[in-house]
Amino acid sequence: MKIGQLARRSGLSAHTLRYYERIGLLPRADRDGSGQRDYDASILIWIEFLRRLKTTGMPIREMLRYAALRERGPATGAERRALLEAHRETVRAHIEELRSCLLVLDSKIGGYADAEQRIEENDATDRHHDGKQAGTRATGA
Amino acid sequence: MKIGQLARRSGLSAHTLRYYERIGLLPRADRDGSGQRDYDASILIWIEFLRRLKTTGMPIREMLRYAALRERGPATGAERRALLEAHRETVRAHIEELRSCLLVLDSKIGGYADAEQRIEENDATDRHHDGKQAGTRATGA
DNA sequence: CCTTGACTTTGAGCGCGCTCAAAGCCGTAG
DNA sequence: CTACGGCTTTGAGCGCGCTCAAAGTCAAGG
Repeated sequence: MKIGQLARRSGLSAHTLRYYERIGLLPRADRDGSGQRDYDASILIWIEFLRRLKTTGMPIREMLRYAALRERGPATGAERRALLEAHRETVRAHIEELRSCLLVLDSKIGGYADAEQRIEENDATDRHHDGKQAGTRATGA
Repeated sequence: MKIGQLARRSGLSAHTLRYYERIGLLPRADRDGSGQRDYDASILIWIEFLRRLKTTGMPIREMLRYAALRERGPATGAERRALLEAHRETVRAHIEELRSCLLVLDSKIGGYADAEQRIEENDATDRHHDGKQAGTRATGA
C-alpha cells in the first residue's frame, strides 16, 4: 500500500505518517524499487492503537517509549503492560475529573435555565396584568 | 488581594493571571495607589469556573466568547447557556470516547497478562519436568 | 515525448497556551 | 540609606504536535 492510500485508510495525513516514522512511532516502512514507502496492511492496527493512546492524552514521548519496547520484541511485555496500566489509571482519573466538571456545568446551565424560566413567567404575568408586549425572547437589553 | 496572593489561592501563576487579564479572560483588575492589581476575592469563583472549562478541553478562544458575554451582563444569559450546553455535549462525547478507549486498553492489558500467565505456567512445568532453571522473570531474550 | 501527480527528503513554520526576560517602580525592614 | 521583594509593562521564547515548503525523483497515460 502506498502512503496516500494508507493516509486515506488510517485517517492520518501522509505528512503525519512520514512524521511518525521519522520520530520512531511507526517502524521504518519497506520501500519499493523507486524508494517509495510500501506499507503492509497490518500497520493499520498499530496506527489505530496509537490513535487511541493519543485520544486518551498520552504524550508522544510516552508513545515512543511504548513503540521502542514493541520493537524490542516479546521480552518487553511486562514493561509494556506496566506502561499501559499506569496510563489506564491516568485515563480513569481524567474521566472522573471530567464527570465532576460536567456536574458543575449542569448546575451552571440549570441556573441560566431558571433565570429564563423566571423571565418567561414575568412575561406571562405582564401579559395577564396589562397585555404589554415583552417579546418572545429574553429582555433584549 | 495582591496578585501573588491570588496566585497562591487560585493555583494559577501571577504570570498566567496577568496573561489572562491581557487577553480578556479576566476583567481588568482594580489598581491600588501605585498601580498594582488589587483583587476582590470574588474573582476566585470565576477563575475556578475557567479552570473547569479548561479542564474539559474548551479552547481559550471559546472561553473568551463566554467571558465577553459575561461582561455584557445578564441580557446575554441565553447565549451563554447555549454555549455551555454545546460544550457539555462535547464533553459528554469526549467522556464516551475515553471510556471506549479504556475498554481497548483493558483488553490489551489483558493480553499481556495472559502472556505472562502462560510464561509462569511454562516455568512451573519446566520445574516439575526437569528442574531446569528458567529465571523468575519472562524469557530474557 | 511530455505532462501529471504521487511520491521522496530535510528543515522551517504554525497555533496553542502559557512562561519568562528585561527594565524599572514602589514600600518596608534593617 | 540601602537592599530586598513584589509588583508593573511589553514582547520574546518555549514545548507540543503537527503541517507545510522546496526541490527533486519516478511511473503511467495521452
